[in-house]
Amino acid sequence: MDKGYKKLRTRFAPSPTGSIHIGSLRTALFSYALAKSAKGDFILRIEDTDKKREVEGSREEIKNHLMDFGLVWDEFYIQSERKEKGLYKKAADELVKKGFAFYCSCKARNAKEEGYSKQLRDPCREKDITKGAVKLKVPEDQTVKYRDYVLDKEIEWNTKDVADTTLLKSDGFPTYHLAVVVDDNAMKITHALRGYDWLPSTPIHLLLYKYLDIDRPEIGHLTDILDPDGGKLSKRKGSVTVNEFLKQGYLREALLNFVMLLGWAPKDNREFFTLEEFVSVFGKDGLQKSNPMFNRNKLLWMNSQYIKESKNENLKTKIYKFYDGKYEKDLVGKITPLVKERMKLLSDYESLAGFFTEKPKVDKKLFGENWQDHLKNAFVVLESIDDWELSKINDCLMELVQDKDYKTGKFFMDLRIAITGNKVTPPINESLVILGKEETLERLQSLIS
RNA sequence: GGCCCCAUCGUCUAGUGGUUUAGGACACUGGGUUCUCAUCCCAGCAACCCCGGUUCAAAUCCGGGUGGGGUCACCA
Repeated sequence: MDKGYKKLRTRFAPSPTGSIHIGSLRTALFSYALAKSAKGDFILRIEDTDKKREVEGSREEIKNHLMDFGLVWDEFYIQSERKEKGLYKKAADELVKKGFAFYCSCKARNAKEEGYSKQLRDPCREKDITKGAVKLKVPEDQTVKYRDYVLDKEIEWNTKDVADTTLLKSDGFPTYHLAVVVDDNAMKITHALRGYDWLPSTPIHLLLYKYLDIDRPEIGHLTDILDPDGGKLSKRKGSVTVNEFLKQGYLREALLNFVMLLGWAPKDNREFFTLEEFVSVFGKDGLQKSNPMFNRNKLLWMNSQYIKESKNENLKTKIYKFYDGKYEKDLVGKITPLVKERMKLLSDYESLAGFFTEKPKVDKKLFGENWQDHLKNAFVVLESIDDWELSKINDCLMELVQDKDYKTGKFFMDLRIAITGNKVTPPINESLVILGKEETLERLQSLIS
């Protein structure tokens, strides 16, 4: 079906069941990019047809996240509100009337129930029932097929393998299957990108488009993101929601950029994109067909790249906000340039720069051989410096090292340990400048016997 | 198990029948720069799942096997 003459419209249709999953972010991003790369519309539709699973506040969280990532929608819908208008009931009625669906008043069954075994044909399909849930009356031995937009391949099923699926629940809410078909049509969606997990239920939707006699959008299935330990990315082995990654100190830009490359790749293997750049280069040809594994290492690397490329001022603000004001803003600003090449996560700031605000507990076993001598002379030299600035400190300390014929590395290591309590720190002289003369001398003094 | 999808270095991938001793990135290893670490630079390791076909020629096309993944709710 050629829809080239129509305005391209995509949608992101999450259900409000909790914080947004990293895979959902990707689906949203790809849908957004597909629409925007063609100057089309991106629609946000909340699929809240299961009252039991809805999590309070997640609707707002989804909106806020999308907004924060720059994935701004052109239209917004909520399915429960549309349900009130009778849109789904109307479609279900039409199907029953045409003989393509039937009522079933049996008790709802759940796959998790003991002794439950799925039967493709529902016994109620031949009964004369007029209330309860509405189910699809799947025909025997027909072929349903479509060409997948992402796989770029024709996929077909025989209806003997398709179940009489529930379309309208007895509470009047539609299931996903009915809702998605009715709404994609009503909202004039031209391209529907969704997760691989929806592929097996596509024949149901295909049948519905046919029976309802409406156009269907292009349907494309995005790869599943796999967990390094096997299976789909799962909660068990670490973070999976955007919120969790943010809390760990990942930057939004890095997260979004990383997700761009999860199931999509450009011809030239370029790796860094802003949202705008991504939109301009995005194309369905780059969409991957096999499931990518979630490589946390690479995400970490990408995050470190984003931190390194950040403007000091921006990074300062991000660190300040990340710690919710715990560290004084101006001080963070001074320290930021010293730590930014050492940080992979915003949360690395504390371990790297904590010594600026908190006196370290120094383990004397860390010191080298002449540490007392090193520290005493460092104290004397530093105390004599009046204008406390980097070049002066550098010069005086190097002069000391040469005069006393110290090993440069050994001397500075002892100084480093005395001041920070750690062997791994930002450049020590720069740190002294920020720490101030008084505090520096105090820390040295406390260790000299 | 039925149905369906997929298959290039450990991972993400480029490659669309000859230009390929298969390229890049992460990770890893070695070296250089450096007051530590990190950054940065250089080098190295490392892959076309298997078996058949088609073709003068196959990572690229076809078939089978194997492997991985998804799905089988009045959840999405």
